Amino acid sequence: MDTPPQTPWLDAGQQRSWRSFLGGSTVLNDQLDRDLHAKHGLSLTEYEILVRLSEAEDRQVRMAELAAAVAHSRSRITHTIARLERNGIVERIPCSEDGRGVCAILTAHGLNLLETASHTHVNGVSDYFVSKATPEEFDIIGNVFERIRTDLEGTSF
Amino acid sequence: MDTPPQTPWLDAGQQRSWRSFLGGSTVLNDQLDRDLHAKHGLSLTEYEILVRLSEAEDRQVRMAELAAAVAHSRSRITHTIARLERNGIVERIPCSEDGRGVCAILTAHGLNLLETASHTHVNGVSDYFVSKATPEEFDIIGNVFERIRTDLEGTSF
DNA sequence: ACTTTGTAGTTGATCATTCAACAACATTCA
DNA sequence: TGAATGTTGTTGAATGATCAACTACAAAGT
Repeated sequence: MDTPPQTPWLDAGQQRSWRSFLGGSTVLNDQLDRDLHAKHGLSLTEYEILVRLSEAEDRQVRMAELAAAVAHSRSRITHTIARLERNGIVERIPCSEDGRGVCAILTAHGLNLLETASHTHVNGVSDYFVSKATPEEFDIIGNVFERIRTDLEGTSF
Repeated sequence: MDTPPQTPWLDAGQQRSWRSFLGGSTVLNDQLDRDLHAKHGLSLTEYEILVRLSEAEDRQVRMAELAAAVAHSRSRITHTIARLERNGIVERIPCSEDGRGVCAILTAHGLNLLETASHTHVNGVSDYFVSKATPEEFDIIGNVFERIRTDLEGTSF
């Protein structure tokens, strides 16, 4: 007899949880993205990149590092940075001691924009997410997804 | 003095949790999508739609209902269904008693495809997500995101 | 009946993402 | 030195998502 692929199907509760997560994370992302777009012309993706830049030494980060930090492909980062550059939010400079290296660096205008946008973003995260969970629950979520990320890291691209 | 917009900034722990969630959910979605694409030529989005169809009475669901179920815009559903139709996975039928209504209906081929794909999908969810959390943690995640979803529902589009 | 208002679904333009292919530089090792 | 191999970042084409505008039907009010 041929054994079919043995898959451990999710039970009803697991299925419910999985779907809630999928639906909830979708609307959450969409809403945060929508808010940023409407008020500042930024996507959540772009916003996250700006945050990383703003926190870095000299407000500049290498492309690959940036990609790793926000869990995107290098190609995607290239396109996104190109877009941001066109709008005067970041600049691209041949960087460091590595002849291949390129750094994205936050402009003054970009920093201003980020500062303004951060208010709506943080308010969104608080209202839509943090306030919907107890501190313990929020902590658990952080831990679980940290595990997921580290275990899955490097699998893609 | 002008009072600046009062935003309750996230503390260090909250920030860590939020970023972990963002990164983790990104890689999780990407990986599930990648697996489905590689093995069955389906996106996670398409897969979810097929699941809803397969569970419905007569394997058919109205467009708007489908949109609500997977938390997508009507436009997006139209495009996605159009794609699936081109590949013979669903069909579009003028539906019900509402002259405006259109139903998407799963074809036999679509059902087969879904059945095959479900193995890799469920294995992915188990390996990448369920196995990384205790049953209690997984439950909490389900509950929190259910709250997020219902509270945010209808905000968009 | 008729006008107003609302809802369902589609369309096409625009924009973002993915993917495969590539050029430039680094590193390793002979 | 100089191959081989690996890494970095970019490019362009193909695909997918978003947004605003639109058609068609429905419901409600007059």
